[in-house]
Amino acid sequence: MVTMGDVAARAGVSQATVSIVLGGTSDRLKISAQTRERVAEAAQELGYRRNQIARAMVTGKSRIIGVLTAQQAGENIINILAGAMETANQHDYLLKVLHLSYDSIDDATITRCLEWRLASALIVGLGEEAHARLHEAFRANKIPVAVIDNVPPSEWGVRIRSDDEEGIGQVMSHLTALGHRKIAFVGGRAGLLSEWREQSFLSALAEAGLSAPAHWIRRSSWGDQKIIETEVRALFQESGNALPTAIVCSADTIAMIVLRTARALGLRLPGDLSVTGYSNGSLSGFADPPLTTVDQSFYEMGRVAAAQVIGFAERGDAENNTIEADDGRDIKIPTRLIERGSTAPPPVGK
Amino acid sequence: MVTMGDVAARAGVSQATVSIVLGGTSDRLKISAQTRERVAEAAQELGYRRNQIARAMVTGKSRIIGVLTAQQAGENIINILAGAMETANQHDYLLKVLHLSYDSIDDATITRCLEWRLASALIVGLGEEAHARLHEAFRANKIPVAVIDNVPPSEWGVRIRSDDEEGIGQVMSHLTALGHRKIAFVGGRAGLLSEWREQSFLSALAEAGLSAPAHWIRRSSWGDQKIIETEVRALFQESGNALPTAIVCSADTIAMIVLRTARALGLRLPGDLSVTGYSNGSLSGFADPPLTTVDQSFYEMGRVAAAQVIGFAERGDAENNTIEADDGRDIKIPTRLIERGSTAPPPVGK
DNA sequence: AATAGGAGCTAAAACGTATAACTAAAACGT
DNA sequence: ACGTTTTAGTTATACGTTTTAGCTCCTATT
Repeated sequence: MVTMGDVAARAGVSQATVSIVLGGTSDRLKISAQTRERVAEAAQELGYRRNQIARAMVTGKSRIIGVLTAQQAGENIINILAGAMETANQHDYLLKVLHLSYDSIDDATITRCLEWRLASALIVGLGEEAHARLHEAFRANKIPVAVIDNVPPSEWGVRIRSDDEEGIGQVMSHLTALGHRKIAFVGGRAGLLSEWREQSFLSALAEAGLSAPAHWIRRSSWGDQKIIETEVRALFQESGNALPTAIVCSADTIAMIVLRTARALGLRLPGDLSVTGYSNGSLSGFADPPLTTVDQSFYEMGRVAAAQVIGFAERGDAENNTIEADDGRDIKIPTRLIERGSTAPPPVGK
Repeated sequence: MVTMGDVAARAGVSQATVSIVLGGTSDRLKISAQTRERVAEAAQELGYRRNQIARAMVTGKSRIIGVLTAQQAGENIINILAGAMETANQHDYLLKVLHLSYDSIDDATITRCLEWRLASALIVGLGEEAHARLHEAFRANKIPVAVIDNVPPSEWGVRIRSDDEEGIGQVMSHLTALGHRKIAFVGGRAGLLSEWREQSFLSALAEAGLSAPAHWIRRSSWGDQKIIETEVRALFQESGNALPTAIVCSADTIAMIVLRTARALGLRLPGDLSVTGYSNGSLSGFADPPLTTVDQSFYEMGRVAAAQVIGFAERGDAENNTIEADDGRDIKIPTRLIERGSTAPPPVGK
């Protein structure tokens, strides 16, 4: 491989000059236009290519982003990664992907992160214990971090997440605009996400000047179909014939079970009952009727997260440690309402 | 950061000794068990971490896999990438993802690949022109390549693809086992994939001792819904009342249109007509009825591809250039039949 | 007793770049 | 004419490893 030395020899200058001209790093040093020309020409003729690895070593900047995520990443996480890749590509960064178990981190993982001198790290979809461990390691080594998840904020790194308040708000505006006044909610049972979305629902409800009986607010499950079904049935039963005209769900999967159950009860959809999902998963468009839902733009989350940590890495040690503005540490990505067939005006007179 | 020199000082040995003990590369050199112990201890105490970047530089092995793929990668490609990440992670390799336009490569892309001294490259889902350009660049620089796609084999690199012959064969065995004897085919119009699957269908048909009239073999489209619909309608019309009892499609999307059209014609599914898809896309399970289809295990393709190029990279220059056994250059990944609700025994007496 | 050979280690030279510190010449103001 | 500043470069060192060649001491062989 051709080195700067070779180019220097050909151009009749020193290696340092070649570095200044071709490296593009130190702009403090001045080199005349003619010399620049000569160097560029020589480089061209010899087919010189900068050696990024050597540069990384001498500058101490690895340009590597560590991506820490669970082994079996779901659809959402994959989209986040795709977004991160996009940004990494734009900035000419490398990715070191580390698949971990959801709830624990082994030493080998930490070792690898440190051995590669990560410029920064992205943490997506890991459990609390894993978080704690990584948090400690990255903090100790001053590696900037972005956590893309619904976790409590920590002292180290940025948190990036979807703006649930906005998303639920969009759903509620949509429903009230259609004329709905009796709106129920089926959410999850555990985790910050459950709280946030339920809270957002209640705020939006109040803001619209509406209210709902307690049995219209159900806490079901994120994953367990049985539990969801039980809660949905309970919602209908306890309502008697004072049924809501719309049900806001905090996940597409929940919404699909609501649809199924409502249909089993003889309700026409969306004529008798409007239902909304959340997440815009790939299957939500194929529900019957297709789900009106909220797109969380996971891709965008990945892009923003990568941009953040690259920003930290480039600005250097100074700002790595203390993340600037306080609200800069919690970044919310806008959501978008996807209107499809599962919502309609309420039955007349309801 | 702690260096080998620091460890050496603490252990009272030379830096070279530390390298031999902790680097784990040169096993030719002998170091006594006691010294090894002392070095390991010192490293432990100081919290030493190997600097992979420095190692990469001095050994000339970057441990970077370039991933060259189109900007808007679809579901399948994403799964391939996930598989490649898995393998890369196992071997402690880095990924340099490069999103490109489908049909052309700009200089900047080539530059980046060469500047990072890629250990090897993965090419997924690019057009002919892009292929040619990359082929040339990688060959000239002796960078081993795996192409994961249905493209003609080239002189440089391995080709990895799904075993279409096996996949179509599995579908046919399934149908004939159910008792079908009148089987039609709707495939694509352009590309090697179209040819392979059609050819595989014809072979399997012959092997089963069956035959089909020419108007049962339709060449539609991979993407254009209109064209597909036209072809499917033509198939039914030209058949009159000598309808096939099963239709093999070379894509899930095609199968879904066949289902829709058949239902519009008043056929009961799968009672009157069995339909099979191909690819096991995420929506195939939500078709009505759920599609019997072939899983191409894209994830596995990614894993194998990465393993291949890492293998080349590690074995060193010797084998990089000439890819060993001739059939080793074309790797077929096994397929798996997914039996769902769109296939059933043919109507009695047919 | 001399020597060959091996075990165990070290010194020093790479690898390809960035950059701090220096120098020589030219430009400039007085 | 003289000191000062600016321009345009060079020299030399550092980055953290790997690895070759060599050195020393010890043991076994002749």
